[in-house]
Amino acid sequence: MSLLIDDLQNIDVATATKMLLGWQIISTINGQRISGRIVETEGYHQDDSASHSFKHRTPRTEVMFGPAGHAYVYFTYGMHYCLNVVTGPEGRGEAVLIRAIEPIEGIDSMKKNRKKADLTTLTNGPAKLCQALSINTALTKHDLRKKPLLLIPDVLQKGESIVQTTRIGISQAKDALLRFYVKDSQFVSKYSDEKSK
DNA sequence: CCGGTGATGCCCT
DNA sequence: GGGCATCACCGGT
Repeated sequence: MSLLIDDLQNIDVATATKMLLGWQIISTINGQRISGRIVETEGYHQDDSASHSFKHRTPRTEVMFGPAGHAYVYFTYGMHYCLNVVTGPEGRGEAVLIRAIEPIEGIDSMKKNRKKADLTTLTNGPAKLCQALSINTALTKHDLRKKPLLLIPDVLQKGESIVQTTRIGISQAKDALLRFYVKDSQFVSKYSDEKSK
């Protein structure tokens, strides 16, 4: 069992995507301590037509080709940020989109940041969790071993199981089974009703 | 509960 | 200029 961020560079993207479930994210941005555990992820890589790194090694996506354990944050739909964890060896354009977390600490701060009060919809989407944790593109290329945004290896709890299925919100490579989530978690994004076993 | 849609700006062609 | 790894809101059911 691997419990180091450094191990993310030695495994294939599907394995990394699955392994990140249960890991903790701790934000101390703006002096607010906010944390949660990852319950939903999606993998992307350079041979995958849905990936930003597919045929595009540009200033924006360069971080995906860099060392594992750094953040790739992108801006989309004119108003939303999404957080990825870079994985794989240097030179390979791979990253894991964090699609949902289960809130742990700083729930009041999250509610303020989100301007919403309902616990189960606070962080159940990639842009929602960035808003809750005050993550924006200033954090791209950030080393997730350091404050103010920490990624802490952890494992799932006893009895928890993982579902593997197709990714959400993409028009390319729809059949790739690169989405993973914690079965029965009430904190995964709302389109999590696939019947994959 | 569900599907449809507008918001809004950056990146790449 | 087209498309986007999204979200919240609206109206019908």
